[in-house]
Amino acid sequence: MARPGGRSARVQESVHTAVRELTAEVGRDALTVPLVAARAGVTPSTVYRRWGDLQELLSDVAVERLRPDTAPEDHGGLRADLTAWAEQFFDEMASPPGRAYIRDALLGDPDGTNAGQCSAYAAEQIDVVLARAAGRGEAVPDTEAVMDRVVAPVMYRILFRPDGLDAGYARRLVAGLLDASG
Amino acid sequence: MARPGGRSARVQESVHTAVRELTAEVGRDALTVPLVAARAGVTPSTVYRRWGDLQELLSDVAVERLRPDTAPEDHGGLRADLTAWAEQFFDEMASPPGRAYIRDALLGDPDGTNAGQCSAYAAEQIDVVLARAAGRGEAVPDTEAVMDRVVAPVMYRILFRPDGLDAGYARRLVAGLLDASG
DNA sequence: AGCTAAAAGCTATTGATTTGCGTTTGGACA
DNA sequence: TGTCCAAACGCAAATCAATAGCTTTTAGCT
Repeated sequence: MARPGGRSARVQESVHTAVRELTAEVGRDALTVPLVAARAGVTPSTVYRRWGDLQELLSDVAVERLRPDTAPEDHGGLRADLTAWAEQFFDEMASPPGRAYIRDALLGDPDGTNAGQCSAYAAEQIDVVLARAAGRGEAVPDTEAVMDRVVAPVMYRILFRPDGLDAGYARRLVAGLLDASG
Repeated sequence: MARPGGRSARVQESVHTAVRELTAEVGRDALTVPLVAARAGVTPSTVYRRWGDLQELLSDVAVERLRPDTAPEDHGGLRADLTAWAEQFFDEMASPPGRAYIRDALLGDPDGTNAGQCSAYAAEQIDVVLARAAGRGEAVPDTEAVMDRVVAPVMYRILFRPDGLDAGYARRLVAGLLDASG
């Protein structure tokens, strides 16, 4: 991979942009490698060589979009912070586009790198919340405990049980975790 | 769908068998619809019409393979039963073929039917364990609690954090659940 | 036994994917 | 700064998966 500004970086950028634009314009199902390549001003063989196939390309784009763009809000206390974060996490992940990104990220990911990145994003956000609470002197659960008790159930149900989910479920998971450990 | 013995059933059977055989012979990555169709003694267009594409076909086969073939063993008590079941569940799901089946089941599943089926399989097994314990007079957690506290974390880590997992993790999840609720 | 709708076979055509080869690019080293 | 090299890209031919139209077979029903 070359430095920013190099040709490789330009190609990656224009191809990713083409995927985002075309997804919005023609829909995800109508995407093809030749279509994306044409929009990006690149030959299809370039895309095939760099990404392998459409799924791996979509996986890369999906991970980009799943990266949190803002730090968790500060509501003054661990419970409020964690509840608010869990609700926002749930809303983003359970929304139709969120579900699509999750699926894409998992789909074209032979070695699990992209999926691991998604998990790392969530862990980073939780770390911020927990560190802030610890700084206030609050007793805090382990990051891994939050992953097991909140993130994992949310993601499991989104993936395996698409029906009958709402943000209240995420709230209850946080409450269950905090009430048990406190 | 026709009755067993009908042509539809025969085609489905032979195509599924062809997928299983060819997966073992040439590997999953070398599978193509024309290849499977040839082995099954069927024309490719038949496969495309019934399953749409290779991913949906693989998803169907994967769900079949994820169906538990045996009831959870009876070890005389809830903790032993649940621990043993969780270990076996973990071993099956975390093994390389298990991971491949999970991915396939999620992958080619536009409406979430197959993923829901996988979840239902686990819930059924847990129901058996819990009902048996309740019959002994033991206090038992809710099935949904087991899904949230054991199944979800296991599946999440298999999908999103492929590294550094062992059966001890599943054991600890069961212990955490039972010790908290008891 | 004959009828009908669903499912499968067949084939031509499209278009995605692969592959080989020449060209360009960006970085390294003198 | 000029030259060299390897990686990445463009181009084009060839392959093969995917689609669509039409015909034939099959299984269930009266």
